[in-house]
Amino acid sequence: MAAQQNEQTFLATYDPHAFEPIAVTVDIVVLTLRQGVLHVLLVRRGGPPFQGAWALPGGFVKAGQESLDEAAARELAEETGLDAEHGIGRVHLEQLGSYGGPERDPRMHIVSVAYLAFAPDLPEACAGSDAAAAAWIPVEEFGPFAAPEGEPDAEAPRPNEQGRRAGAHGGGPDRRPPDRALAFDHAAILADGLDRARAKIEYAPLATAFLGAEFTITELREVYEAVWGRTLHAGNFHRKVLSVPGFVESTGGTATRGGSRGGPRPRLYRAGDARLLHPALLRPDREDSVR
Amino acid sequence: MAAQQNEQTFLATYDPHAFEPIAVTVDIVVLTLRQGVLHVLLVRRGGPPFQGAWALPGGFVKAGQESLDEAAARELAEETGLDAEHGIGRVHLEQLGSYGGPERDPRMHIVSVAYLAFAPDLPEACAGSDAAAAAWIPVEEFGPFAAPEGEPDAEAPRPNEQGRRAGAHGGGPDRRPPDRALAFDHAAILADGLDRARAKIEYAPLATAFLGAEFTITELREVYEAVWGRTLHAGNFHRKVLSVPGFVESTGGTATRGGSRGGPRPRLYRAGDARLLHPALLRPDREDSVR
DNA sequence: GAAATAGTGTCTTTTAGACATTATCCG
DNA sequence: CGGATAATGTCTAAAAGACACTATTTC
Repeated sequence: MAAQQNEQTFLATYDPHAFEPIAVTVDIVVLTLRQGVLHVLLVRRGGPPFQGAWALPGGFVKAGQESLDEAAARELAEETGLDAEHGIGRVHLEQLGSYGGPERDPRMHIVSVAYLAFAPDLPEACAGSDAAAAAWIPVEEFGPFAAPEGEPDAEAPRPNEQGRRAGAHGGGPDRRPPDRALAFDHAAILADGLDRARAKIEYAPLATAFLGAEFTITELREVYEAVWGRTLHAGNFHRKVLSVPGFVESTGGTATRGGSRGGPRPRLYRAGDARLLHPALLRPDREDSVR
Repeated sequence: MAAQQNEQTFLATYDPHAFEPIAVTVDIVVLTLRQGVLHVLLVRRGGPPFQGAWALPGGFVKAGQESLDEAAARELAEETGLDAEHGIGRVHLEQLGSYGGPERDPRMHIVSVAYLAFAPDLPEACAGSDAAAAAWIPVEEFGPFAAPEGEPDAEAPRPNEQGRRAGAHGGGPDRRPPDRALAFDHAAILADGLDRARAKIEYAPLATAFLGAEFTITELREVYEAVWGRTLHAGNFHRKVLSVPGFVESTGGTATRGGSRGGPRPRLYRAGDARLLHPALLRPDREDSVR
């Protein structure tokens, strides 16, 4: 074909700098469960713009060197300090969506490709590279997405409600509820990530990504309760999980202890080979936001 | 705050050209239904690279001037020739995902933000601006994603099977099955778009976006049958659609004619106000691709 | 009138959810 | 032992799907 020759000539004279530039970044919503509470990984920005503000971890895609998925995995490893062997393989990472308004960054037009990650409870693994500080922050502290809101579940106070509030406002290290304004449009990205997470554990077996290699049905239920922000019926949940083919498979073993206040030793399971849950575990009526 | 001063100094000295550039494009998977067959809008590339090959319609995002959604809407209008009043409002447009491998375009590193559009049957509206030609091509002609594949529905040949094959291979204008290799990685994007479309009409009332303002239940069923590639039980589908709150609402009228070979005049409906279908219209068993 | 289609009725199976019950283990 | 928890059983209601049937229209 003549097109062949055409293309070579074309490429030889092509100047990538001829265009007004757009920068591309990846930003990651990393979710984990700590003591039954859903947390998101945030970093304090070390430089302008939004210096000192909390932001999602992320960074620029290296032009010509890496794909978006690779950039996201690299940033995730850098910001969490996870090495290749130690857990990064157990983290679920998927693309969330792209955000590209011309006004979202004061420096220039920046398109951000957002990713969503589910991580098991990491042993206080934090410490960014270029970020001033990184911390797991309960998603509740960012307000409006706390619970997807049905009735405010009066009979079911969330676990650690007291402990967390006390710890956050009073005692612990400097982790007071951050100024709720995240940098850039990261609040919107976080909200989208939470929506996606809540929807996705309905039909994909990703809740297990929050847990260790072996877990009990109760621990799995606590994942759903934390992500959805509502309590579930233990008995029905148990039977339902076991009825979904390939969701979990028994290890044959049991935990070494029962509940802290008694009870039989629960059996242990590991993630099964299903990639979709069928039938799905639908959320209890989301107040029919349906119409 | 001192950060204010910092940021201004910072921005004054910031040089957007300092980085190796990445270009950003939008590419759109526009789906429509023509005579009961699912079609995708493709353009023939007028220049290199991949000159002469079929590709998804799209183009570069104008740096500093438009958001991703705006760029997608602009490209969609340009490529379909749809004006603002004439239908573009009835087109559903949503972000599909981003594709950003460094090798996907020979010119430079290009990140493409893909969009998915559902359009009503446009009156042969085609004619690109910068593209050599645009055409609606049956998605089947691109092979592996034809039907999601259960058993090949032996007793239910697809509507127009004969007519379409004959028309495409023989009679009509120059629209023979294109060289199946789409430009760039557009085949993968198209496949993802079809997956999304098939999944999304399960729980969102988007099938109506393929139809006119008023439609019959049978026409709605034909949308599902075309997108899913399988026949559905007419009676059960009918009852189910009417049982989902807010999916469709009656106009009170009926069509002026019954079926072409007889039958009562069907009632007319318009899209309801639901944004999610509950309960959802789940696909008949997808051969449990579940495990 | 014959054939095709719209719309409804009926029945069975599956699933969700409320609730009860039994068994096991911690202190 | 007493309380808490794991796991299972039972019952009801909702939904999915197979199938039959009636009514209406076109040719």
